[in-house]
Amino acid sequence: MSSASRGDLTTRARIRDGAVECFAREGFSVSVRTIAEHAGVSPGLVIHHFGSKARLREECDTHVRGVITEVKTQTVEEASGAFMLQQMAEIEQYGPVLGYVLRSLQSGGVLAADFFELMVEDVERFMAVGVEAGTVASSRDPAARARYLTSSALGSLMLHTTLHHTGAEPDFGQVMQEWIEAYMLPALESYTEPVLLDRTLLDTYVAHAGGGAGDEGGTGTGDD
Amino acid sequence: MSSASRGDLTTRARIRDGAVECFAREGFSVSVRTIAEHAGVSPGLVIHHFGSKARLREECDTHVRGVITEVKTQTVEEASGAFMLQQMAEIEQYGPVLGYVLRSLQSGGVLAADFFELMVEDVERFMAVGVEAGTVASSRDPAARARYLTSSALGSLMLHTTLHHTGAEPDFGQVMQEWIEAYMLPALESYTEPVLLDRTLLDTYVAHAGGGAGDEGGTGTGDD
DNA sequence: CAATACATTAAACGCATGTTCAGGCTGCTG
DNA sequence: CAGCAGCCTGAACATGCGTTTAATGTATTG
Repeated sequence: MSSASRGDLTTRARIRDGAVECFAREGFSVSVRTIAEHAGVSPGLVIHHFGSKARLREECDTHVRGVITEVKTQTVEEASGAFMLQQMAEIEQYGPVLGYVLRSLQSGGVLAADFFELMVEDVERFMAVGVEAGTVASSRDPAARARYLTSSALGSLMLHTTLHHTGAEPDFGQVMQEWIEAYMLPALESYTEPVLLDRTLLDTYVAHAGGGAGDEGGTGTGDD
Repeated sequence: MSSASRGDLTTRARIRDGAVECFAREGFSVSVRTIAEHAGVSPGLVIHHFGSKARLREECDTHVRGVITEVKTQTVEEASGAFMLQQMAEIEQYGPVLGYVLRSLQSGGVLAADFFELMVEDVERFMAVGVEAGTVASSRDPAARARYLTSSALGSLMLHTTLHHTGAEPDFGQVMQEWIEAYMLPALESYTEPVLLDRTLLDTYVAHAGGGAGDEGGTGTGDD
């Protein structure tokens, strides 16, 4: 336990952090040898410390999850747009973590689902605040809307990454910037000015699906 | 050439079709041995016919691309909503192809980019028709909007697939149905009734970024 | 019927992978 | 100093991969 208390500069931690970087850069099929070389150790030592590649992956998952919740807590405590922007400016600092999350989102797995749910909760809370402030419209199903918005944004970001950075070393700062440049305007436009001028589609679907099968996620339908 | 003229029931074609299924079900890391077993032949024969796994993959790409353009041509010729719905009902028929495309979208590659551009073109044309008919609002940048809408929908579908069907054998009919059930209502709602009641964000962004890059679409913002 | 070309297979090759093993090195403890 | 325990390495092992090779069967053709 002495090594753990001494901080994070143990060889174990160095391997772990290096592994996060490698996983982010080259995907989860990166070899143990590459990870070992990146940390300046032998492949055997990686296994000696973590038991197996799968367990190393798990440890990376929990570590990344920890970083995320830490940042999230900070953000919630500050809860200011300025801090949020500052975070986005420092996004390069979290490059490996962001890359790791994106790789997880591509590959599936527990961390990906957890992260998605975390984002959904954030978005739902954020939207609720906007609704109360009068800047955001209320929804028939706030939870579903939050899931939809999260899924669209995250999925779009994923797609952009895979399509335009097929190389093994994507720069996530650049990816993010490209993505914002390409989609920010149409997104804001679509969310501010209705895309569909004809209400028929929505009304039809609401009459059809809303009457027959209500969803069980019972936060109730939002009213004005 | 006699074998090619006899139709598609050659061993080569059987292997190819089986490979598309395998790639769709298990991803592109599926082994040649699995593909061979699926087609009821030896691994060596697969290589003998296609030269290498990479070339087999290419052939699958072009084949899938062919199926897509064929279906697309039919759809354009018919161009009726009824036919479109019929196609969606028969979507299970195209399960392997759809799965293959989704895998491509996850892994990147030429087919993925091609398919995305194809979809963007379709969406842009479709939206233009709607704008002329008065059912769809005009956009400051129709091309960017088409890209955004396509990216959101496709990305969301991808994300849903990877998150909820982490198993090796996803049923794409079911995936599609789940996706529609989860996201159709909030999507229609968001596109029909503006999400953001405050125009500040949009106006700010337009003033900031729109000053540099002008819009060429410009039939006006088309609101009341 | 003999010859030729093709379809097909079983076995093996070379390689990269994750993992194991036996031992060497270092630092602490008696 | 002797000994022990941990960190660490280099080499080896087992496995699965894509691919090659030699040989077998099977038609078609002269």
